[in-house]
Amino acid sequence: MTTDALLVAEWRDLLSRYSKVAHELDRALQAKHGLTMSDYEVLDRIVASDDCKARAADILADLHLSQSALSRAVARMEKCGLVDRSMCVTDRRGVNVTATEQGRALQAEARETQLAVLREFLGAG
Amino acid sequence: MTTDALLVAEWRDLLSRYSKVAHELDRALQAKHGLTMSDYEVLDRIVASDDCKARAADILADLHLSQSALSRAVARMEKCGLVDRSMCVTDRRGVNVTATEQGRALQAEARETQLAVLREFLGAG
DNA sequence: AACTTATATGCATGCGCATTGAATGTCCAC
DNA sequence: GTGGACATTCAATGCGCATGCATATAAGTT
Repeated sequence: MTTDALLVAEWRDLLSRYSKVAHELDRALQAKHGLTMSDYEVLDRIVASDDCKARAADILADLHLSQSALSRAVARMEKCGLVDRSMCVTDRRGVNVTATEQGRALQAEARETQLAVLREFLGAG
Repeated sequence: MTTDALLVAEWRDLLSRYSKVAHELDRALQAKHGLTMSDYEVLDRIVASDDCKARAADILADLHLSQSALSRAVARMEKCGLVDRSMCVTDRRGVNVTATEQGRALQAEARETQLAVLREFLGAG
């Protein structure tokens, strides 16, 4: 096998693994908790932060999401009462996103869903 | 680290690798050839088939795409003159997708783009 | 006739890019 | 130093596009 063919094979393997898990995760999180995979990733980062509060820009740096996608994920979750948006005092361009009580509870539930899917599909699948 | 944490770490790693490569691939293929990553995957499978011809259902089995997404990828490429759709003689529900001369040429060019991206971003990145 | 399979399409949704609007930073003439 | 023009950064939004699900249509199967 040429180097190029190996490279493509590696990519297909990565693509295949990712697709399988991502699809299942998205389905399970949506069905059980009404969350997108991205929503969950965002919520997870917020809950993991001090005081369940994080700057939008900081979340973004940690995630593979566009800025607009993050903005909309936060908007969706705010509408569901999972997070609050508040102005950042030290830099009024910035936004602090805080997980509500309900948001923290949902993250805890959703984490179990995530783990269940990962256990089933991540290893061998 | 707990088993659960390891599992999540593994998933994040997979997600991260995939996102980086996929994003670059999508950008490069779109910019240079007007193709989606999925379009390229589909075109690639067709060109790799005998006579550059493949049944839609067979392509689907090999790809992580929904049936509707495949149908639309083929429609897009047909509109650009990259492939032709023809009725399958033995089963008139089926569709044969054939790469045109232009489609084969574009696949060859796009393959170089794909390889360049994979070389740069797949390994260490 | 009832059922299954192959493809296309209406619909709602999430995404990225480009742009906008607002706040902050920078830098230089005075 | 201070004021004001210009660039930069943060987040939200208009827009077009690809996706998946559910369904429609058409063809084969039993």
